[in-house]
Formats: sequence, structure tokens, C-alpha cells
Amino acid sequence: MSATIKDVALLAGVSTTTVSHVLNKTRFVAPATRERVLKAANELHYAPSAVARSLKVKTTKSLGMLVTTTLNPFFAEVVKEVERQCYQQGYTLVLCNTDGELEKTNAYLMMLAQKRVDGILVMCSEYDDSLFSAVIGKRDLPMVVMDWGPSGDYVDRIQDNSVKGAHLAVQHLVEQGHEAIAYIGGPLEKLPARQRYDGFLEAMHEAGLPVVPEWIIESNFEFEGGKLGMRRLLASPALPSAVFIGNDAMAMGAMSEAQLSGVSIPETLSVVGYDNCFYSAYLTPPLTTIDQPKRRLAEQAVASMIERIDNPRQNGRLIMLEPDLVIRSSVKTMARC
Amino acid sequence: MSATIKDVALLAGVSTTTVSHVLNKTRFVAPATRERVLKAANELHYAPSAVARSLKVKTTKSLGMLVTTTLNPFFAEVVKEVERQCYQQGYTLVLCNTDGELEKTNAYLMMLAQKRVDGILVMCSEYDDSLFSAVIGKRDLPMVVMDWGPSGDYVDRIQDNSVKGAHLAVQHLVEQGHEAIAYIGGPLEKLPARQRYDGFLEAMHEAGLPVVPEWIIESNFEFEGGKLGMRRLLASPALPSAVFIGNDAMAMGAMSEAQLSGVSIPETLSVVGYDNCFYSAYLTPPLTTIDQPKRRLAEQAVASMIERIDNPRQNGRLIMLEPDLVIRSSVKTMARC
DNA sequence: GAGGAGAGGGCAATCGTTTGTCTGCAACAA
DNA sequence: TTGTTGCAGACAAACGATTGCCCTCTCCTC
Repeated sequence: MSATIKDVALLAGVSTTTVSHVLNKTRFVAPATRERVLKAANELHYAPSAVARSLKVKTTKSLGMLVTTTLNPFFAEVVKEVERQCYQQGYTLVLCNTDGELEKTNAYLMMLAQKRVDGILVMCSEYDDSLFSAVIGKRDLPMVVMDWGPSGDYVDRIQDNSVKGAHLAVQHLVEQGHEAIAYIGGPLEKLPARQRYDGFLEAMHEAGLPVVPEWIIESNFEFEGGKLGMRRLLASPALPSAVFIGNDAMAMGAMSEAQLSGVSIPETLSVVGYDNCFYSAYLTPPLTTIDQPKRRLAEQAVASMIERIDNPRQNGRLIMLEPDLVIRSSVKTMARC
Repeated sequence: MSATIKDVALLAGVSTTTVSHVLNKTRFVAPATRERVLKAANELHYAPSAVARSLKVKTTKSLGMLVTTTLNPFFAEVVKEVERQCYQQGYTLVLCNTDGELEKTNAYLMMLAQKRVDGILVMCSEYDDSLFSAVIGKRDLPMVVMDWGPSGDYVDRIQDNSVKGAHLAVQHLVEQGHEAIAYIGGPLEKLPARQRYDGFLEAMHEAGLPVVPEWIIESNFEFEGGKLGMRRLLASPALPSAVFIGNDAMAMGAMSEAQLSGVSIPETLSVVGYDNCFYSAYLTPPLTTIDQPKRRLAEQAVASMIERIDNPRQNGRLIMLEPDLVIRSSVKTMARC
């Protein structure tokens, strides 16, 4: 198999101690000796075994990430940023799609615990608090949750200020003269959906606009959910002039459905989404949406994680990130009065 | 820290040998003893250390995957399927975005080698053969490449029959009565781009149709590439009635650009894409495209990988998967004659 | 009652590192 | 000469599992 530190030591005529020290630059070694060691290591194509190392130093420099599904474009973007951060910090990312199955989640939690990852990042909506506290809480595995996920004071949470984001979105709509505004969003038992709905309500009240019950549609957070939601909306007796949609995936599905049904966007129906996915600019029309700072989300998350690893704190903290409105072409400016 | 096998052994009043054997079911242990062990393990929330285990058994049950970027929807889907397969086979997936940077690729290759993953899956276009053979070839790390990636007889390759797929695509176009057909694709030095171009040519010749140089556009494989490509196409003196686009991401960009420029799809321009991404059905209009069997691609890849791990073969093999046409609404049927 | 067979389980070496402690030596001061 | 001090490096004990080999019973058979 592959060369070990002993082989290198032998070839260089020194002890493994010395090899270790030159490779890790962890103690002074005479230049001549150092050269010999380096040369030997090269010749043997020596790659230090991280597993042996980990066993000794009790740290694996790797993080687990639990995510519902990376097919969701928003998640995909966040995961990518997380991965980049990990790389920069010298960590390795173990990706785990839970697919919303508790069993899979559980199995993965076990695996991660056994693999002795240094911490776990969680971004999934379906979870079982007891499960997490059982697997994680007992052993003291640092955990930070992004977006959705278990709560509890043993974790840090990074999230975007969704109520403000939603507020921004409908505010934009009213500023463009819309008064008949609908809402299509995700399941209200999920926090972000709830928050976005709350923000919607808040802004509607602030503008003194009526909230029409048939125009409030709860669906799922996927493409298909948007499609279905729009179908329901289009079936209602009167149509709104604008709709705020809970995320860009739904928005895509919804726009598709609307256009297939012959309602043109933004001429007869304006829409604003949420997330600002990488493809949102390429929709027809380009989607006006709320930008979630995914990059900073990821940065904060792994920064938090690493701090937690370095010095385990007691109680988790909450970090809130501020969203932004990005205006493209999916909302029409109404004629004033 | 967390409990070790010794703690369990102590609590159960047996040796670590016995604990190991009951946990791994690797030798008969008297029922009573087994119960004691299990009980002790539970009480201590014992999770066997995979790192210690790996050190001994020289296997980590984990695979590395190098991918250009998971932001690419096609890659994202494949990665997801690979992850699912790994899970089913009891493997863990370490995700590595190379972002097309050689340096990052290199660094990751080192990490993976050090972490002693059991094998490496590669799906990225930017690579340096010498680099791979250096890092992988020397030590005997199994490697299988999907889609794009290094060649050489030390690897297995799984790929879809892109020339056939492209052929299918333009064949469909001509069957619908199109004669003026353009092509927008990725960089020709990349194998899939090349193959799709070849398939395009092949089908055009077969149909006796002229290949118009201004209608052959080489761009990059991303959204923006499609957008730019379409812009170039629209600037040409005469317009084709249809265009075959090298992948669905490009198709999305291209469609967006076309529609923004007032050319409607499919009325004045038909388009067929490639890949059948998860969102292709939600485009406006829903995209007719070539379905790449991503699921099977992933299955084959990890199956190959595992076989290679179990019994290292000498020479790599090539597994070819067959694509399918999926008809939606982005191509118009022309009046005959 | 000796010998054999099988059942159940323990000993201890090993995997490839890291690192606290110790050693040998040269230089220097008293 | 004898003690100190620093320098460069070696020794060997972990880390937490796995596993080949051995041991001790008990029960049977002749």
C-alpha cells in the first residue's frame, strides 16, 4: 500500500518524530535534515494518513452538512458557498441529503457522529428535535443551523430576516401602484414560510390594503408547489394584479403555469419572488425578487461553526442577515389613480 | 469526550474483543453477554470511532467527488443521485467543487488522498491529466469519471451517448419540418460539446440540410453562454427557424435572450435543449430536450466504483448510456412543403 | 478417568500518527 | 576540570478500534 511515516523516516535516516516535525513545521529541524526528509517524502509519494492523524489529535477537519435536498436551487447555492468556505478554512465537507426522510436523517447523524466530524451544519425542514438532541446533544457535537432546522439553545442559528424581506417585496408592489395583491407560499409550519407570510401581512396592513382570503395560498416550496398554487389562484373568482411568491422555485412554477394559461407577466399579473436564485435573471420575464445573502449566510455559518469548535460555548446565538430587493422586470408599474 | 470501546467493555464486564464482536456481529457471543454489551453501549451513548476503525481496516467507506460546480443544474442532479447511491451502499460522499481552478483541484486531490477515501468520482472539465495520474496513479486510488474528466486506462468512464442524443434532437427538428437549423453549444475542446456538435452535423447531413456557418455558435456551457450565443445568433443576417442548444442551462439563457428581443418561442424560433434538467418543464414554453439518464449514470458510476474497490482491475472500461428525446412545447411543427 | 471436541471469550499486536520526555553533544563560563 | 545551557533529535506511549491465536470450561465417548 502507500508509504508511511516510518518509510520516510527510514529512507531519510531520521526518526518519525523528526519527519512529523518537518512536515508539520511544528519544531525547528536543521536545514540539512529537513531537506533529506522532504526529499524522501517526495520520492515515496508520501501522503500522511489523515485517519491516523485524526485518531491521535481527535479532530478530523471535516464538517457534515445535512440538507433536505440540493435540488432546491436555493439550497444548492448555499451548499456551494459553504463548501467554498470550508475549503478556505481547510475543512472538508460531507454532504448529506436527507430527502425529508427521518430515517435517512437519523442514519446520517449516526454516520457523522461515527466519522467524528468536527461539527454539523443543518439546513433542513424535516427534523426531529429529540433525534438531534439525542445524537448530538449527548456527545458535544457543535451544530449550527441555517435557514430551517432544529432549535434549542445548544445550537447557533443563522437566518435571514424573512419578515423584513417579505415586507420589502410587497412594499415594492404597493409602490408600483398595486392594491390587489395575492400571496403564494410554503407550508406555514415552516419558519421561513411563516415569516414571509407575516411580512406580507405586515406590509399589507401598513399600506391599508385588504387581505383577500382566496388570494392567500399555501402550497409546497418546490416548483410544482408554485405551479399548483398558481392554478388555484387563477381559479379564484377575481384576479389580483400582483402576487408575492414565497420563493423563486415556486415563482418559476407559478409563472410557467400562468403563462401557459394565457395570463401574461407582468402585463396582467406582476410577480415578485424570494431568494434570488442564480437563474432568476434568466426567467421570462427576469424576476424581481428578494435577495437572500447566501454568501454571507454561508460565511457566517462556517465562521460560527469554527468558533464553536475552537471554544465550545454554552448557549447558541442567533445571527440575522438582512435581505435586499432586486428589481428586474416582473412587476408592472400601475397608472396612478 | 465520548465513550470508547474500553468503557463499554468495562461496564459490561467483558473484553473489548467481545464488544467488538457483538457490535459487528462477527462471531457468536452468548445471548446474555450480548445483551449486557448492548445495554452498556446504550447507556454510554457509544458510537464506535470510524477513524480508529478505518486505521485498522484500511478502508474508510467514503468516496470523494470532484465536480466543476454544483451550481450547474445538470451536475447538481447527478451529484444528488450519486449521493443517494452512496448512501444506499453505505458510503459517505465528500463533495469537492473545483470551480474550474487547477489549484483547487490539486489541493482537493491531496486532501482526498490523505483522508484515504476509497475512491474518487470525477465530473469536471478542467483537469490536468498529469496531475491526476500523479496523485492517483502512484497510489492505487480507484477513480471513475462521469461525463467529462481525465482519460487514461487507469479509470472507468461512464458517459452518455451524446452524438446519438444530438442526432435525436435535430432529427426531431427535421421531422417537424425544420430546414434552417442552428447550433449553439459549448467549447468544442470539451468532449460532450464536441460529440453533440458531431451528432448535429451527422443528422444535418443525413437529412441533406445545409450547415450555415453563421448559425454555428460556440460559447460556454452556462446560462450566460446561452444568452450570449443567442445574441450572436440573432445578429446574423438571416434567422433559422430552429436551434439546437448544447445543454438546458444554455437553452434557458438563450430563450430568455430571444424572448427579451421579441422573438417568440416556438412561433418564430423553435428550440431543443439537452440534459432535461429538473426545471426544463417549467420554462416558458416547456422545453423539448434530450433526457440524459442521470439516475442510471450515477448508479453505474458508483457500482463501477465499488466493483473497482472490491477487486482492483487493470484497465478501465467505458460504459455508454443511451439518451432519450422528451417532447414538450418548444418546437413548432412547420407546414409541410 | 483420559482424551477430544466445541463453545465462549480474552490477550495483545497492530494500524500510522503525534508529542511529552529524555539524551548526547558542543560551547562556554567559572 | 566541572557545571550549565541550548540544540537537534530519538524513544515510546498513546489514540480506539480489529483480529489471529490461545485459553478454559463443559460435556461426551470409549
